[in-house]
Formats: sequence, structure tokens, C-alpha cells
Amino acid sequence: MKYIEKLRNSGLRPTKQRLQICEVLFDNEKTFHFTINDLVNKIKKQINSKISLATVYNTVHAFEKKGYLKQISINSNQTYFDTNISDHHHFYDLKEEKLIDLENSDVGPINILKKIDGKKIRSVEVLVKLED
Amino acid sequence: MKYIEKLRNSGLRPTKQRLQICEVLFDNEKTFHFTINDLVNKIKKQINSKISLATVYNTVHAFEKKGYLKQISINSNQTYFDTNISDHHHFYDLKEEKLIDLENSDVGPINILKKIDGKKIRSVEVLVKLED
DNA sequence: CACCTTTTTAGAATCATTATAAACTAGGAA
DNA sequence: TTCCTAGTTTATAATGATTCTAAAAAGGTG
Repeated sequence: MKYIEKLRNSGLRPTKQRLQICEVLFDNEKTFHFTINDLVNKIKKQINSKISLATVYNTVHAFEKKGYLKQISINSNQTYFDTNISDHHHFYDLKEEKLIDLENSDVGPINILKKIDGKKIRSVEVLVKLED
Repeated sequence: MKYIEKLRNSGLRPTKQRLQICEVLFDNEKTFHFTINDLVNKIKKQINSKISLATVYNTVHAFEKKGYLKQISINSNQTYFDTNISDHHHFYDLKEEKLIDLENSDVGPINILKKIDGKKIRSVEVLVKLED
């Protein structure tokens, strides 16, 4: 399994559940956005065994902490995650409640002129809300 | 009361509770960010009468719909609102869990090059996360 | 005042997420 | 292999923000 080493290298034991979640998340042509609920459904469809909801939460948070997933800042009752961990932005279609990737090159350079003493910039996220 | 007309003009009856919430929200030198919980506490301190939690939620949502408040897109278990309704952005201090305004002029022009068919841009929000 | 609609309210319901604590497992040591 | 221990999984309970409900109260027009 190609994910065993990846997990070991980041100090996560390659358990059956984590490897299955890796498959669902990372064995894809394209990256995608998901909520925990989406992921649980995806797992149900693709994997022939049940993974506890708590484990899905634990794993997603562990992967996010290790940088294998990104959390998307958007106001929703559910938290969105992204398997695209490159530096990029998002459209949010208000009507469809759907996220669309917006590559860095589609936004142009963003130059934050204001500085806050003693603080470093961790990330710059642009959210473009769309309506009809 | 200066808010009576404002409320009437937007089709909201100027009830005692709404006027009191207007005072707490808009009778300030500076704009500020708040959660519903923050607002409930502010009301407790400043107003000599109790307003039901449901009313606070109702009112904040009504004001947001009318454009008197802005909701801030940030991942948190609570929803943040802003009394600054001008077009602007935010720093989010991850350690202090605090929002700081970032004026449009502090960010420079943002040019969204990608277009989505049949959709218009409603808003462009930049969130700059800060760490130590 | 009378009437009708909007608003407020307390409390219940919902729903995502986190906590708990017991059972299980990976993986190194003996 | 077997043992051991820390890390992991799990079902379930707990939490907490938000929304719903339905009855009481208040606004505003005639």
C-alpha cells in the first residue's frame, strides 16, 4: 500500500481505517471538496466495511493537522475540507451551496499592505460568493 | 429615536427589542465584530431588560438580510458578524481567535479573472490568517 | 377601541461536533 | 511467538450553537 509509508512518516499508525480513508480521499484523478457527512457517504459506497463516525472525524482532523487536507473558511453549518492542498482560493455558489476552485493564477497577486506587530501571515484565502 | 425610521423604511417594525439591539450595535464610535453570544452579553450589560435569545437571533438575521450587518466567513463553531458593512476584509489571529479589520486599501485591487457562466460575483472576501 | 399581522418568548428540537471510556491493535521487545 | 504498551477505534453520551414551535404580546391601521 502506497499510503503506509506516508502515514508512518508523519507519525500516524497506518491502521486499516486510515488506509481506507486515504483511498477514498486521495485515489482520485481530481481533488474535491467535502464535508464529514459527504465523506461518510463516500466511504459507505466505496469501502466494504463500516468506519465509526468518530474515527472519520479523528482521521480528517489528523490529516488536516499533517497538511494532507485543508479546511475551507466558509460560513456553513458544516465544515468543508479540500483535498487540494495547493495554495488556491474558492468560489462559493450561494444558490447551489457548492464550492469551485479558483487557482492562484485566476486571482492575480494579493498584496497585504497592513502589518500586525509580532504576527506572521499563515495564509491568505479569498472567497468569492456567486449569485445568479 | 433615530432608529425608528431606519427600521420602518426597511419594513421592520420598530419594536422595543429591535431598538435596544440597534443601540448596542450601532451607537458606537467604532465598528466591531461579534458572535451572538457576545451580543447577548453586551445587551445584558448595557440594557436594563432581558431580550430572549431567539429574538437576538431573529433580529441579527433580519439586520443581516437588510444589509445592516455582515456575516464573516470564517471557520468557527460560532458565527461572526460585523457592524462594519463597508467593503473590507479581515485578519484572523489564530492564537487569540480575534478578527481585525483590513481595509480595502490595505489589500490592493483584487481581480478575479475566472468567470462562471450565468453567475455574478456577489462579494469578494479575503481572510488573512495570522500566527506568531 | 378592534382587528389583524408581526414579533417576542420560553422551551423543545435539531444537528454537527467533541468527549468518554472501554475494547482493540500496531509494532517493538523479550 | 508472545507480551506489553501506547496509540487507535468505537458506540454512545454530552455539548453547544442554532432553529423550530406555538402561544402570548405588541405594533399599527381603521
